[in-house]
Amino acid sequence: MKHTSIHWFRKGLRLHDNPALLAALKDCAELRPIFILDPWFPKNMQVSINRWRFLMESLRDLDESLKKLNSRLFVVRGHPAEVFPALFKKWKVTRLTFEIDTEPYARQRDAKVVKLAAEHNVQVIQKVAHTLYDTERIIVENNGKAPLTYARLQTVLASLGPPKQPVPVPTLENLKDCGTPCKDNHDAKYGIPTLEELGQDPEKAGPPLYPGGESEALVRLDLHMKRTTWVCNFKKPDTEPNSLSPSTTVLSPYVKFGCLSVRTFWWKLAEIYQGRKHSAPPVSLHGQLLWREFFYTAGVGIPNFNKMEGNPVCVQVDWDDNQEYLNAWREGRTGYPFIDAIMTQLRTEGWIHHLARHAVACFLTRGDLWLSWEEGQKVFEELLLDADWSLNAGNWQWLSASAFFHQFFRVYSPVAFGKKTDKSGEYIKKYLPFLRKFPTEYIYEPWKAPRSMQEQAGCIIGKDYPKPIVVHEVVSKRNIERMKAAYARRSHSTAAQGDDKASKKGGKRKPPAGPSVIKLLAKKPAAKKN
DNA sequence: TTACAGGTTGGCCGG
DNA sequence: ACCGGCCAACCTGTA
Repeated sequence: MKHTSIHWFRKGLRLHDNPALLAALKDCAELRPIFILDPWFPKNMQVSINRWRFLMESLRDLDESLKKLNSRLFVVRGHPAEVFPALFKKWKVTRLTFEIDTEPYARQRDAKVVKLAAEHNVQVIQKVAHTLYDTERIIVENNGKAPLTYARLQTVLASLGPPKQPVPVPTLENLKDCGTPCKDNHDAKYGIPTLEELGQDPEKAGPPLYPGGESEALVRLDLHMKRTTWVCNFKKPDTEPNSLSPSTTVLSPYVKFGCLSVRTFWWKLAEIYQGRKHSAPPVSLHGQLLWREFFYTAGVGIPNFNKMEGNPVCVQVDWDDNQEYLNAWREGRTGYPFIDAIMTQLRTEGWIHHLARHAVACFLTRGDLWLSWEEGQKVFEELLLDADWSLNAGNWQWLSASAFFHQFFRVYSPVAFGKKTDKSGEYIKKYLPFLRKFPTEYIYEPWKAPRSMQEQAGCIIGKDYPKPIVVHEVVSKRNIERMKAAYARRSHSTAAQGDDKASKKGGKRKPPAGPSVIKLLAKKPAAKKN
């Protein structure tokens, strides 16, 4: 039987290593590659113009690549649950293929679509290709729970063996008996939208530093992979958060949208490592891909992963609610140049270094402003080109010492941290040019410059640039105490401990009939099964 | 049950 | 440029 296949692109915006697309092509008479502009997304999350642009560029590239295979991309507007029944009938579809997406909205969306497909006698084929492993499989292998430490993940993965090899790119030969019927009005009806159609003002887009698309991704991958020594010596903590051009690959946006297959990336690195001395996880480039796997697995296995409430691994903290602080952070008006420069780079360019994310995330939450990591998560979700549900939620919990990382007494200094790799503040001067005339000595702390010097620099602190929003030395000490208190409350509700000290000396072992049912449920089996 | 090791990326001071 | 120790002391996983 010859099929009429829809291949549904969502993430996985590529032709290489795309097993679901290959499945669509098998015994296929008619191929309909589609992308659905689902109004759920802009309604439920802010999307910056830079990320819209990246997505549209990726779709354009996909369409161009499909043209070379005598096919085209159909961009369809509407809710998937409404779009599919219409398309199934209109195109007489017999098969639907797509790559598995594990995010919560994607899961419920896809469940509905699978049901609709069954009702229309459409065969559905779903393939894992967005992660190195099937994250469900990792969880099963780890006794039904997501690993909470990197070492644990590594142990589990060792038992699963290496990730799968990428599958081949479809060729004209694959498509020789398979057509994509296109009408003259294809672009009018199924074309890729302009930024204007998406309600965006193209004037407001940032510099085109990271053009979207599979072709661009593969070029960039090749470019970086040619730097053999650099690849082999790569240690993430040694890379610089505040270099004038990125100190890392910035392949993350391409991996996020699936313009670049994580397996292709993995095996390319393996090829380079082969026979050479090289760095190892967690700090190596392989290690970075495993971090992604770590958080993806956590996102699948931990309920309410992008929230504090109802999230069993997340410490419940009494974060403040302060819109003024939040706006100042978001808009780069905290008065700490290092923080404000990073937030400016984020807003204008859509990418900041991982350690820069650490600095501003710590500052927003446990370090200085004591605001909820969920607020930071929303801002990153809007502004980052590589905004990725699982990684964003996981890393915000990490940095706020809410989960995974617990040494809350290690606080980043908004002054000292940046100096380690950029003593003279070139990075600050690039993104906050109005500070450029301050002498090096004061570039991280311009409020300490004498008035005459501020005048000479043409920038009065408190007028042209804000005074520090908080005094780091004071608030960070207080916040450590608040974290300590939050952790103490947690141990009361989860374990047998009464008062920290009392329980150690033979207090009652019986867990209190708990306020936190969720935590008990999560904790108990963990303690028993291992 | 209890102890202990280890945790991708802290700051600061002194050598 | 890099080390060690101190600060004060969290968690998870394992034995």
